[in-house]
Amino acid sequence: MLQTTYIREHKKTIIERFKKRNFEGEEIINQIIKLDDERKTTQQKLDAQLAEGNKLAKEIGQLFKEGKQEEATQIKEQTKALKESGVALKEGQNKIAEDLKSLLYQVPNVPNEIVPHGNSDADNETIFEEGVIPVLHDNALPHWELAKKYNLIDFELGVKVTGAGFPIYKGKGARLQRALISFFLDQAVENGYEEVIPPLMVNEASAYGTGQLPDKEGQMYYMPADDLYMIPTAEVPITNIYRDVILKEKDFPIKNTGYTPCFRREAGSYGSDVRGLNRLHQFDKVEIVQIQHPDKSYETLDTMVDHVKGLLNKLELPYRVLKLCGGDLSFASALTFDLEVYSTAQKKWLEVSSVSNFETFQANRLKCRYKDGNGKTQLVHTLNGSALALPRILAALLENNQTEEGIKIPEVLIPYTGFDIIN
RNA sequence: GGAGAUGUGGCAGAGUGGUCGAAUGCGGCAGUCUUGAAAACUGUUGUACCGCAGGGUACCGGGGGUUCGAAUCCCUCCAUCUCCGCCA
Repeated sequence: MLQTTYIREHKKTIIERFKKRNFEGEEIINQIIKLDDERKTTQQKLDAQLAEGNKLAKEIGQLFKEGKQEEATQIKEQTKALKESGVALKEGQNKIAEDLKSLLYQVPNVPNEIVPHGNSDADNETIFEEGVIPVLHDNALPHWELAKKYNLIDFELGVKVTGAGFPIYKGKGARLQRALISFFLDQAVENGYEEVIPPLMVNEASAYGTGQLPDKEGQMYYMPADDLYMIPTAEVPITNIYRDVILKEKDFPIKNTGYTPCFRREAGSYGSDVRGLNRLHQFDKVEIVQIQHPDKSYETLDTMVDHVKGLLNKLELPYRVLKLCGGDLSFASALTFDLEVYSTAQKKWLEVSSVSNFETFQANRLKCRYKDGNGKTQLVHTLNGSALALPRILAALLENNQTEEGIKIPEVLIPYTGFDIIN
């Protein structure tokens, strides 16, 4: 959520930048400013009335004390009218605040100036490529076939126990999964991230804090009996640790990492894209989150991308880095880099990480601030990225490393798996 | 799940209808003193909104109510603690 003061001060730039995401912002921005003006004037009136009421109440108290009952009763009469109009003003004020909020909720983050124009993922810019796409033998299989052949993942059994999109990992498949989690966490910790194990369900306030609510409730599993949401990503509970917090400058940067399963309803997405591990309702992910000083957040974004690149290098997977165009940029993000690995048997790129700088967009909702050198409270910048999402990494590993003899495990994982080949 | 108690500023802890945004202590920050540090002393120390400013308004777990006036009374929700029950 953008701040109204920021909108007022940068109106022109904002409207211009919104064009990168094909968001026509002029009308809504004007509405917001107009409503905010109304908010100010009604508040002034309301404050004046309340001040008057407070003054009279004090007088009444004083008169009672002096035993001047009659005078006090007279003044009481005055306060009646004041109270009535105060209630009306208050209601108006609440209505305005609500309307203003619902407008602000509809406004996406302002894309960074280096975000390319564009409508869809076709317009994303490839800014980096690394690794060699392997040439597979003639009998190469897609990962879902491999998973079956080597008894690594049982999709049908998952359907029986829960439903589609909830696979059951078995044997070396489960072990490989656990190895990847440990590897990713160890790498993050080595890079200075503090490991946390957060709750897998969050309350409504947290879902608002990171922007899943009010618009994306359809994405999350909801438990009405307890009014809780299953997390769609560790970003939600980890970032919300810092909700309603005022940091000191010396606290920067805050670096957290956490492994969690992620739960996504993915309503309406069916077809070949969801085959095998490509899209699941429950999947594992290691997330990295940073809270940073606004002056340093873009440097930090680069280091986070470098961290993820390092992981992919070590796993020896061919990958590319994309700078997302405005049209593909998520609602809350100012700049996002996606990292995709090549899935050789499927012959397509799979998104395995998305690293974003949200600038103050989340911080504003979270009320996560810091005190600057002048003792003024300012909003922080929040950033996060997947490091990494497991299923597609697993898919690429299985497909790309398959040989006639079996599936080879990358060097770095062997200490974690305890085996070097699946056969 | 049942019964009871509690919820005040960074922390501890006063305050039970008016002069309370809130005593006091600790902590934090700035200064005096000191070669430096500690101690001592002095001052300062919540957040947000409105206003050019003086200043005003709101917030004492959340929400609602009573009252001219609420941290203080009532309702409700949430959290914590104690006891009982149940249970990894």
